[in-house]
Amino acid sequence: MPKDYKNTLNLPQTDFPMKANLAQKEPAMLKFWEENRIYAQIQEKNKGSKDYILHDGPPYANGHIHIGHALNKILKDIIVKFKSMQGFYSPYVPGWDCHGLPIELQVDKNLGEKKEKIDALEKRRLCREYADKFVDIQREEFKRLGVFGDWTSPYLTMSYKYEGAIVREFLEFVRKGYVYKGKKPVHWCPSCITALAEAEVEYNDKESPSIFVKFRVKNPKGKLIPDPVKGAYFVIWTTTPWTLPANLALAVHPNFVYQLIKTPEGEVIVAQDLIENFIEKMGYKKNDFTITEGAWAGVELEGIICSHPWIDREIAVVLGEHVTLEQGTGVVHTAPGHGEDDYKTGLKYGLDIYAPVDDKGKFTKAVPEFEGQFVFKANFAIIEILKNKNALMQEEKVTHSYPHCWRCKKPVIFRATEQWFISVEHNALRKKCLEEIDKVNWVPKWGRDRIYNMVSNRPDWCISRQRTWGVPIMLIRCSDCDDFVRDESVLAAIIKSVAEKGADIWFIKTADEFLPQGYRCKKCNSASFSKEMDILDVWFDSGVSHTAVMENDSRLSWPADMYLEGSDQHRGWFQSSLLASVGTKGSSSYRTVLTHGFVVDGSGKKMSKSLGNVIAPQEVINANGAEILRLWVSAEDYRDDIRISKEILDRLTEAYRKIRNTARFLLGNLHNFDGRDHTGDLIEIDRWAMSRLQQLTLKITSAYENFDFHEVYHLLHNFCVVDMSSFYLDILKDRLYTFKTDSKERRAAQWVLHNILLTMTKLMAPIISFTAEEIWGFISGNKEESIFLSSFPRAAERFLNPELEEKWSGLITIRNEVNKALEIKRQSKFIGNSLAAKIILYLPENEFTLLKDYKEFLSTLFIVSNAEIRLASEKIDGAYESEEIKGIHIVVEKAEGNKCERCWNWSISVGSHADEPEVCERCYNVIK
RNA sequence: GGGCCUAUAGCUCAGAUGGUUAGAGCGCGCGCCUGAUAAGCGCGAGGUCGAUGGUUCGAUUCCACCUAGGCCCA
Repeated sequence: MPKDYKNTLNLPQTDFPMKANLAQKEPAMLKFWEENRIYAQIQEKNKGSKDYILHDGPPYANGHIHIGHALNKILKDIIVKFKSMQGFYSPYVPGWDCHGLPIELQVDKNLGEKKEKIDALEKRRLCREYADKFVDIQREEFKRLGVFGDWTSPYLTMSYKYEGAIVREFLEFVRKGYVYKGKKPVHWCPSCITALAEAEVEYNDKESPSIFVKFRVKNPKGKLIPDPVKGAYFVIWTTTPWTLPANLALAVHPNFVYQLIKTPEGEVIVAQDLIENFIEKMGYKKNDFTITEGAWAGVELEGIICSHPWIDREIAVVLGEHVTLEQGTGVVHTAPGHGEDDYKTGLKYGLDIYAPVDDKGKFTKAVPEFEGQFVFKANFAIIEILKNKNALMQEEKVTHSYPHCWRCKKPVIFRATEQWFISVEHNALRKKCLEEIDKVNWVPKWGRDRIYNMVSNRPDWCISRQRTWGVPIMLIRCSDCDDFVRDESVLAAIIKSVAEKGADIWFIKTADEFLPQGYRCKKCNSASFSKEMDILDVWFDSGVSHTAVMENDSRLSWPADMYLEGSDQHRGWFQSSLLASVGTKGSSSYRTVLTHGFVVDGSGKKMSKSLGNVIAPQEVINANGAEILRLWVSAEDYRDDIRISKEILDRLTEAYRKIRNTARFLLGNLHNFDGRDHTGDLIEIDRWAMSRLQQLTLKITSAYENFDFHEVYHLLHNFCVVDMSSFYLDILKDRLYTFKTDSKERRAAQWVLHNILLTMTKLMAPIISFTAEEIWGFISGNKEESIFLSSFPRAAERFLNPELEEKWSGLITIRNEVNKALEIKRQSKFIGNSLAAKIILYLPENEFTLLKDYKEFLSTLFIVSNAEIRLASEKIDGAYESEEIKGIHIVVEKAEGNKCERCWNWSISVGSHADEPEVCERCYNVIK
């Protein structure tokens, strides 16, 4: 039985567990952070330093958080932590969007039948309660992710102060003249007598008439010569005959080709590609019709005047990109008061947004022939009139998908109603926004094009909603002349009262109570007033956060350095913030906007309940820990869509273990480190390691600064795997374990390891915060209470040595060749452990010159017991021949002498000391 | 249908202003070690660079079109 020398070695020793047990241990870390006020301490420490304000986009206070929320909040947290560690004053004030339809709908749902009877104030109270509940839920869920922030005082768009700011900003828009009242078609349920949001509409099959109607050309404007007797006609197809009384135009596509066909019913114009379909529908036989030579691009037809089939009205031919060739005739009946596309066309051509239908779905007196008739019933009468006027070409029934009211399940109509708008043309708002867009740093840079195009084409901002839960449009109208009150003192009083008592005040007080006694309309001198009761679009709420929060909160400042949200927010919050900020302050509220893609499943498909591919953050947290979710966020390139799957998480868990174990090894070998400076005793490989570490610091810092977090992950992981675990640390084991505890060689190695551990842990902290903090707790010496109170590392110039690294990359290449040679011998069972080998390298001149300076170090470098180099160029029998470097031959032999029982190296010196016959000379000197 | 974007090994990512055998790590396979041990080390096998056309002496890289996917509109 050989003597056991194990206890004479300095083997790694640490209580830092190999197994992370993240799901169990993370809550304890959260408690540590909370109890010791780490976030607050960071703010105190950096107060007064240069700001870096990341302004949180408020998630909607409804439901539990999903994986997309986690992605967003973790990305924000990485930036805030990085900036904070760099010494920036970077407070994070989270927010929630609390008003709006989805919450109101949930409350309605919970109320069931009672919702009809409940009064507005009571319902608003329930909405507030509901939002509060989910703010609490989401707050806990966000905190669980390890996100640092001022969770005790977030901003809520329903706080009185915030509501006051909403009103103030809205009235500011009013003052500046942006706000006007116009008409816009909305989904309208004539049975419930209410406007419906898209979310309240469900699509079901419905049977409708399907008719082809011809419009006689009244004035061809010289563009065509109609048959003098039978005339020429444009033919339209529609499934809503009831909208014909509101017809104001015919739309053709500017790029489609239109042709004239001679038919028994006159000359008709339809799109070329739909002629065949048209002929078939009409049931024409071969000799019934002639397709003439006459053909026009849609754009040429613009301006032709037709007559309405039975109303005395001129109908112009207009252009519309929305016209399709899917069905119909390529000519679209356009009623701006009854359709979204038609509305836009109407705006473009200055047509009236005409909807002669009342809120019960009945025709008004504007259409005397059908006055009082319900629109769907009127369909029949309209078809009759078309027949009588010889305008109906074809009629049948179709079953198609049609919007229905989700409450009463009846078909809804599209009907123009009065709405409030913010004009994007007033005061050149659109132009200014576009100019501001070009001043912002968009990450990735195509974000600029995306939002630029959207803002270029967007219509005026419709800000009114016919709802209950939100901030009302706080205007007081004269009941007689419809003018609204603009007195500064009145408006200021309203703002003040909302900031103190909340927007509910609007529902509590009457219009008169907001006015001075005896107040009279400035325009018509009337004494009768009423409150506007529409609710502001919630995008206005969050759009004014730049002032409601950034400007008004002592913790923050204006403008923000960063807004960071999903790419859907180019249409949402990025745009509403821009409009709100440029509208009142003239410039954008953000300097940099970073967008991330959406989370999709492992095959790139979007997550949906029906596909069953949804991964919830809570699942990942319970199974792997929030830390793995954080690592996932960092590892993926967020510019594109971000995939998540079991395999991806498994891979990341592996990578996590590698990083963790590398840290553990470092800790284990530092357990008896003296903490002194051993810079002077570093040997070359140590200086190589130090240079690599500085290089890593530089690269990771710049990756963080460029928001390339996936590079941070890859750099960190590769450093652990390639530079450390398989190279430096593997080679270092001999020195760490077998040298005298306090030998200068070993201390030098420990000093390097200490530096690596310190630096590496800080570099990883913004991403894997739980683990970094855990490691931090095990690092000895004087240090801050939390790693987040320490400073982000800076690369030390004096250790940066590119020449040395270059030289060593040559050594590493040769080492890899040695490994290949060893592997061949291992496969043939000639050796097992590489220490059983002696190698002889036959080298060309270049390589020989490189290696000869390292003669004594080579066995350490290759982790063999002996290594010799010889200058030779010819092939050596039985040697491994390198493919990588021409002319290198490597011979692997059994190491000479015997295995030292202590250090496991083979040496001829083993046995030379009678009192310790099993150890080599080197070890003998260590233990004696 | 429109705007913006993406497509490189099983996974996550590099890459070249167009030029030898397209890289890394993980995973996988085969081994070694048992003094980082539910760890560590070595070697190896994996790619018609989404498809098709075009420009070019030469394209995975440039252009066009298509396919698949994502966000936002319609």
